[in-house]
Amino acid sequence: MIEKHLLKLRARDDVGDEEEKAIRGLVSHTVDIPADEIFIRAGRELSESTLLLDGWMARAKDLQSGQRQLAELHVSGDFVDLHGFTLKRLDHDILTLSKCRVAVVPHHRLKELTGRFPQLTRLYWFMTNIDAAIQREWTLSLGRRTAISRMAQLFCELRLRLQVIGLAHNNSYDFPLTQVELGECLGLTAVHVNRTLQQLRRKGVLELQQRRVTILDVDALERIAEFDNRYLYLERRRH
Amino acid sequence: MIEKHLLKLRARDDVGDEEEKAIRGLVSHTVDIPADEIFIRAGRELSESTLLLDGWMARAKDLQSGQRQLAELHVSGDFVDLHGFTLKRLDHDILTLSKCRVAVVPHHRLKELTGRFPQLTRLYWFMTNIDAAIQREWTLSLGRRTAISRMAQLFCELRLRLQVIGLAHNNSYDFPLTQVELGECLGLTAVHVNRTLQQLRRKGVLELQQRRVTILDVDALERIAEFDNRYLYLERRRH
DNA sequence: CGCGGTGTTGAGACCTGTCAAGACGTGTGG
DNA sequence: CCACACGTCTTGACAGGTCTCAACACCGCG
Repeated sequence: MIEKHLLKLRARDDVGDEEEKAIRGLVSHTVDIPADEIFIRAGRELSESTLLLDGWMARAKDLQSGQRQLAELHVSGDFVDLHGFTLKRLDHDILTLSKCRVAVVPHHRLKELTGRFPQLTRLYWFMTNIDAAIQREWTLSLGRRTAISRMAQLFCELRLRLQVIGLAHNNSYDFPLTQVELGECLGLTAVHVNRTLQQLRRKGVLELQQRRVTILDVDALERIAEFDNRYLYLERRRH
Repeated sequence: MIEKHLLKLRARDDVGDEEEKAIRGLVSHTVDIPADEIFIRAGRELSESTLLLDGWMARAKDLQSGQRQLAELHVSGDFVDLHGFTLKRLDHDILTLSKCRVAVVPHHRLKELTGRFPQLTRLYWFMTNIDAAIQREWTLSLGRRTAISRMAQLFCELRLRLQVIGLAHNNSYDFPLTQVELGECLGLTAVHVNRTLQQLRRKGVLELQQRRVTILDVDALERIAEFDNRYLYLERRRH
């Protein structure tokens, strides 16, 4: 059930048997959520965190005008609001982009864990810092990359993140977002997303149809993105 | 010496005597750094973290073209690379925007602290999550806000952050960045920064001269920014 | 006194947004 | 099985915000 979460952790660090047991003991129950719902609203008092088992979720902030910006995408195995454990309430919404199944982790269990497993605590702290690194890369995209480079960056990132949890094969993966939602990640309008996608298609670099991405030329895509995967911290740490 | 750091922490949570002693015990020594230097280069192996005592620093990422994006500004009292404790190496540079004095905190002392003070560990984890929240707000700015709104947002944020550590009086504070650097925060060119600043001036909302910001109309500035301070987590937490 | 960094201004180009219309696809109800 | 509705995708024309390039002013400092 939380296999993908363990895959994600073990891509970064060793997780021993006792630690694995502690992690498995965090989950209280699972919940199914329909697509396109706001699962956690900004500002709500939190007493549990959410481990995404299946589906896609996102962190979203919006302006009064209704314009929305997604700050990070989440896939299976991600703790979508682990930062809520220390923050107590979020500064953004958490929403579903597809049907989702999540595991609920009560904060009191996390608190107990931080008392008993300093090593695991540092690992989870580390994981929230990786989220921050991902958001930083998006900041660079939004601030300095062109539309096509931004889009290429995102698809490169997702390829690697999905590979870690076994959800990308032959540089192809499911991608349930609409073009509007893709635009909300990239700070673009849907119209421009459409045109930018066509540029990538015309270059023979990437295909996106029926909610599935196929990268035809990884090198070219990474060149367009100026992609440097080190911000994903995909190798094991030395201590 | 680390008074401002304690002010920052205590704006968010209680810090008892024993904890304060532990915090003071973290620092090994202090270092002075000239302005406009890359203090920590992305990817470097880290064995210590850096507490900014005085001056301004920033997190920066750049593209091959030399275009640079700042991801966060740091002022006195900020741990500029506390995330480096768990990450072991940074995905971005840390640079000085003015002359700086910093306190050096060896990672082995932080590690010891995480074993002995779970409560303090959660507090420092919390602080890195606030950094992430700040970066998220910048993401919203870069993705969706107009130039003038983005700029207003930044000056609102700094007003509050500097107030906490006693470096803002009468809605006025020192701001050592050049217009080029301000543009690197906002994803704008220096030329456009200049024109946007003039807009704010013309509206009678804000003045910036001789490296000092004076906010003439806080309400108006916050309205332009659609500013909502909750992402700064400036009230004490309940546990 | 001259120089380099910084700030300012103007003209024009370009990327992306806006508005609007139509195509396509899929599910629903008659 | 068809008709329709709705969301999504696509395309075109035009507008507008921001960038680029260039020149000049200002100023502190060596």
